[in-house]
Amino acid sequence: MSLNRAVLSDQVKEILLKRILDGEYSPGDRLVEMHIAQEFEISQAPVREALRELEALGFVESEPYRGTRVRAVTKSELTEIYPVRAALEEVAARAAAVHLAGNVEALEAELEAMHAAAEKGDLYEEVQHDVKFHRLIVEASGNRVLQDMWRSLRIEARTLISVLKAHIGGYELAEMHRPVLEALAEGDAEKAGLLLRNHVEYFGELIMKGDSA
Amino acid sequence: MSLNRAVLSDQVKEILLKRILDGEYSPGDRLVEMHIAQEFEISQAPVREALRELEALGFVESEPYRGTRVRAVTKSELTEIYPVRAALEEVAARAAAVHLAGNVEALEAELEAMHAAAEKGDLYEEVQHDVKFHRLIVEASGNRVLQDMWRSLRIEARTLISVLKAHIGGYELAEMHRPVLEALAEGDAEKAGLLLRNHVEYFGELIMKGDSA
DNA sequence: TGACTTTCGATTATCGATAATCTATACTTA
DNA sequence: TAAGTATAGATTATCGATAATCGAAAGTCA
Repeated sequence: MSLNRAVLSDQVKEILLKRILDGEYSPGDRLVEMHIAQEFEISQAPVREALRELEALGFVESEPYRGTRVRAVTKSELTEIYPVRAALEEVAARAAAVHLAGNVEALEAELEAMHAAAEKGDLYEEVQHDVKFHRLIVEASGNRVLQDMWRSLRIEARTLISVLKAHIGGYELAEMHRPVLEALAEGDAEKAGLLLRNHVEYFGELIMKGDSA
Repeated sequence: MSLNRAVLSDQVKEILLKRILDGEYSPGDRLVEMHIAQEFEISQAPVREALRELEALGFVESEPYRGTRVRAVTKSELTEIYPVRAALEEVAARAAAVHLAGNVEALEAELEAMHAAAEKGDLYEEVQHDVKFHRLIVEASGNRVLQDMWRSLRIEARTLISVLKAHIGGYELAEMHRPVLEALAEGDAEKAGLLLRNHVEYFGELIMKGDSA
């Protein structure tokens, strides 16, 4: 990272985002503009801008004259996400099948990495590769609108929570991806789409059955 | 509308958005913060904030120290939207079927309004009701994530352009909605989902065949 | 007491001014 | 002349200060 890479508001945004994802700030916590400004010894303006960007990304919410707080991700929101995500990934897989036919090394690498992580019992790392697997498919679709939309779901930040709630085994989790991979390798768009959709929907159902939160 | 309804940045945002949608600003046009500020006799800050919100909504794009310009909606973007929109609306229709079964007066009203507008030859008004028809379904899904996502496609701003490009007749356009309405009335989730998906995909294909942009 | 009003401290929204950066043009230099 | 380097003008990014608004606590009145 270049030292002091330009605009303050971006730097502040990154730092605040990291804190939210790391749980340093909890849902409901207030983010007071001047407090943050004082911490970084800058003025209110760039902090304000950073907060507005985080709001657009859905990580915080704010009301006029009442300030900004960290947004809670409710369980109902999680369950709402999965049907949407499943539909998006079906579209992605269909489009990606054309580009990926006989060219799935990257996906295979992620699947192997998932297994390796499962052996080590490192669920956190496994989930990273899980998400990467899905992202590769979405990117291979070549559809920018679809990519933006998928990103806005912020799967990275949510999958781990989901996995933990659903009590899924590491090996099982990894193997769930194989049929999708095979359909893509064959270039069977229809099949890949349906499989991926079912895969994601199944995953969502596991969460709904998982314990409360 | 209440006079001086609160925060300046919101008011500025609305005005600028209207201008963009009305074509008063064209794609590529620069939006200079101080010029706008001077026009409204306010300072730079609220203008800046308005521009950042429009950026988050995808109507403008900006780069550090280089300013903000109106974003062009390319034809390729339009064609990318339709598969995504189709998938989202399929999910919406499935979920909505449960709530709408035997309770589709609002949808029927929009369909009738479309026909009335078609008689008058008022394509603009017809499209308004077309969009409303789709929005009602998305809202009836009860899925907030889905609603946010659909809104972010900004269908309102795009459907008219699409219809014009595709040279679709008014009566034909309206009638395309009837099967979907009937499936929803029956409460057949699966059928409604497939019909709506096909409806939107078909619409998208018409555009791709339409003249260049 | 309980509903309404007032006051006060905290915070956000906006302001006016300055610093940082970009773009284009004029200016070197070989 | 062509490539690279200053310079100037325009614009954005940030600053420090003020105005507007909020929520809670204290005060008023029936």
